[in-house]
Parts: sequence; structure tokens; C-alpha cells
Amino acid sequence: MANMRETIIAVSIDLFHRKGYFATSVSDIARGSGIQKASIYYHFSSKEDLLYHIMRATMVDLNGYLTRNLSGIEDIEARMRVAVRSHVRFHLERQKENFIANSELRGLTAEHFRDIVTLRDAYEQVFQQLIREGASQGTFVHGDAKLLSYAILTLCTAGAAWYKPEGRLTAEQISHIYERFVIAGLKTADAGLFQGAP
Amino acid sequence: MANMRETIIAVSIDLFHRKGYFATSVSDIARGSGIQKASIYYHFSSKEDLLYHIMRATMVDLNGYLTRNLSGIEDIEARMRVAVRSHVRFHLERQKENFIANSELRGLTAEHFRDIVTLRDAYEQVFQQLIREGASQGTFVHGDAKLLSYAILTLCTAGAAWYKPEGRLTAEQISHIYERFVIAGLKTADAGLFQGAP
DNA sequence: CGGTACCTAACGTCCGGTCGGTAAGTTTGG
DNA sequence: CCAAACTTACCGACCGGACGTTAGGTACCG
Repeated sequence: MANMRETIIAVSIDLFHRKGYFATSVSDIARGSGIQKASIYYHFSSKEDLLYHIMRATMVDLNGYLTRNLSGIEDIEARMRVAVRSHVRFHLERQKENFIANSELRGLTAEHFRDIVTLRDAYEQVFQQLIREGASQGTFVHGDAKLLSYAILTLCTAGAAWYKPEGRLTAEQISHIYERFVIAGLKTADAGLFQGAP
Repeated sequence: MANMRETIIAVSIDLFHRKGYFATSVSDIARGSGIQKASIYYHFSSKEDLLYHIMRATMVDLNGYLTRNLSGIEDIEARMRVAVRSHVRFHLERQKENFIANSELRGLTAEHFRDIVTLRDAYEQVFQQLIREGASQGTFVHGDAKLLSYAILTLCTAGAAWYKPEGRLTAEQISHIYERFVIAGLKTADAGLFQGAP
């Protein structure tokens, strides 16, 4: 890898994923990158800055990937299918970064935390809006859009987290499975129970 | 709180939940418990021992709660409903401990890690067995029992993690929602796609 | 010759954990 | 019945080491 900055990021992603942010030392990152730990500070102002950079890039790419995939698609059900497939595929392709983005929020400073949460909220809003539009035009069942979006996203995120490339199922199959499962849930009467009445 | 050992555990659960295991120092725990740091080591042999104790107690109680709730129930569908309700309720009632048990596995020594994972596997086996039995007698759809059990459990675990007691929905309503949602998924033809064919 | 990309060395801080001690309660034995 | 011996539950002081970070220097490149 020619670019040392990119090497540091790649090594950090691997270590943060394997050992966690707090359990990874700057020395570990330096060792993995083949430089001295002081040299890390030529490229990043602090360890937290490195984490923030990784998380922000991941969230920005996640939003961009979704927006790009949705562009030009009009039908609500088709849009939801594409959104779920986009979510699952992004999480399968960039497993480690997404795992970090979902589990290391506590390592961020207050301002950086707010920034990442804002990006995450914008992403969730796309799903909630689709659920609301689908419900109002009768395609989807009526239900708590927020709770439904959380259910959809965590189900898919968790599914992608177990995935091992050498496993039985291909990424293609997995994204298909979740896409159809979510749509079935959104169209089945029972999903309406997400409204909360027992 | 009369018993200092219980106080230390309660304070640790709160801190591990709020700040994470690695970000919590033994001094923090001592301060919260109203004693000196050295006194922690009278009650626990190490910080990791404290984490292990919390996680083990949680997993043992989780298994016990499920076993107790299932006893005497014969019908497969009824058993699955009870199992899901049991899972959701336990996670709602002991939110912090369950969050720790799900996110701080990396803080354990290798042996303790194996022990906790063994307990978790036994718990998952109950759900997988129910899925297999339900499929063989035609109550549930055929599908990958392991993948299905993961989907069910993470969906419910994540749902319970968002729950805030002052929120719109009661614990009663939430457990009903998930119970019916899971059963609907297990009985709907589309869930069979979990077998993996695209 | 100036900037880029690294280095060596060191800094202060905090961490998990240990040590010896002690006050208060409990058990034991003459 | 009481005092010696032991136990319980804690404390203050203190390790050695690892941590994130900084200062100052240097080799290479255009």
C-alpha cells in the first residue's frame, strides 16, 4: 500500500473490529502499519480523530450508496426493496467498518458523537418516510414507522454481521432473503401490530 | 444497600452499561460504591472477574427464566410464543445486564469467553429445536434453523435495547408485538426463503 | 533549500493490582 | 466469663507498566 494514511486507516479498521477501540493502542496501529507510533500523529491529530474519520466516512458512504441506488426508482415497494438490498449489501461489503460504526460510538467526543448520530438519523429517515408513504397509499400496513425502521435495520445489520464470506450463503442470496422477508413483514396484516395494541 | 458485594455489582452494571467495560476504571467503581479501590479486590479477584460474574449470572438467569416459562407447555406454536415473550421480557427487565452480556464479550479471558458462549449456545439451541420441530410437524415453514433463530433473537434483543420505560409502549405491549411478529414470520411462506434460494 | 514524512526519546497521567495494616466483630479455650 | 486468637471488611500508600501525546531532530525529494 503506497499511501501511509490509507494504510493506517485500513489497519485501524481491522484492529478496532477485532479488539475494539479502547483495547487497541496507538502502538498496535503503528506496529501494524510498519511505522513508529509518533508518526501516526503526523497523519491524525489523535486516536479519537482516527475513529471519527473511519465512522464518518462509513456513514457518508452508506448514505451516498442508498441515495445512488434509489435514484430514478418511483414505485414505493420497489424503492423499499432497493433500500433493504442496498443496506444489506453495504454492510456485507464493508462489514468491519459498519461493525465499528455501530459499536464504538462511545469512543467519540460529544461533538463528533452528535455529528455521527445526525448522519445515522438522516439514513433512518429515508426508511421511515418509505414506510409512511407505503402505508398512506395502501401498499404497506399501518404501524409505528420508527419502530418498524429500527426493526428492519437492526435485523439486516445483525444478519450482515454474522456473515462469513466462506459460509454457505452468498452475499447475493442473503440480500435477497432479507429483502423478501422485510417486504413480507411490511405487507402482512400482523405487521400492523407494530402499532402497539395487544 | 446493606451488602457491599451487591452494591459493587450494581454500580458496575450501571457503569459498564453507560461507559463500557474498558472505559470504566476500578476507581470509578470504588467511587460509585463509596469505598476505596483496594477494597474492590476483597470482593472480586480482578476487574475481569467482576465482568465475568455479571455476564454469567445474566446468562444463567436467562436460561433459567426460559426453562421455567416453557415447563408444562406442549404445543409447539405455544412454546415458541412463550419463548419469544420470555426472551423479550427478560431483556426488558434486565436491560443493562443484557446489553453488557451482548457487547462486552471481548473483555473476558479466553476460558471465561468460552464459558459464556457455551451458555449462549445452549439458549439458542432451544429456539433452533423449536423451529425444527415446528417445521417437521408442518406448523412452521422450513428454513435454516440457525439463521432463523439468530434473526428472531437479535430482532428481539435489539428491540429491547431501545426500550425506555417512559416511552409510548409498555413492556407488555412490546412483548406482544414481537411474539406475534415472529410467529407470523415463521408461518409465512416467504420466510422459507431463509433456506437460501434466491 | 524548504517541505514532506518519518524518526528517537521522553513526558505526565492513569491504570489494574498489591501490600501491610487496622478497627470491629466472632469464635474459642482455660 | 473473659481474654486471646482469628476473621471480616475495609483503608492509604504504593507499584510497575502502558497509555496517548509532544518535542525536536533528520533523511529524502523536488
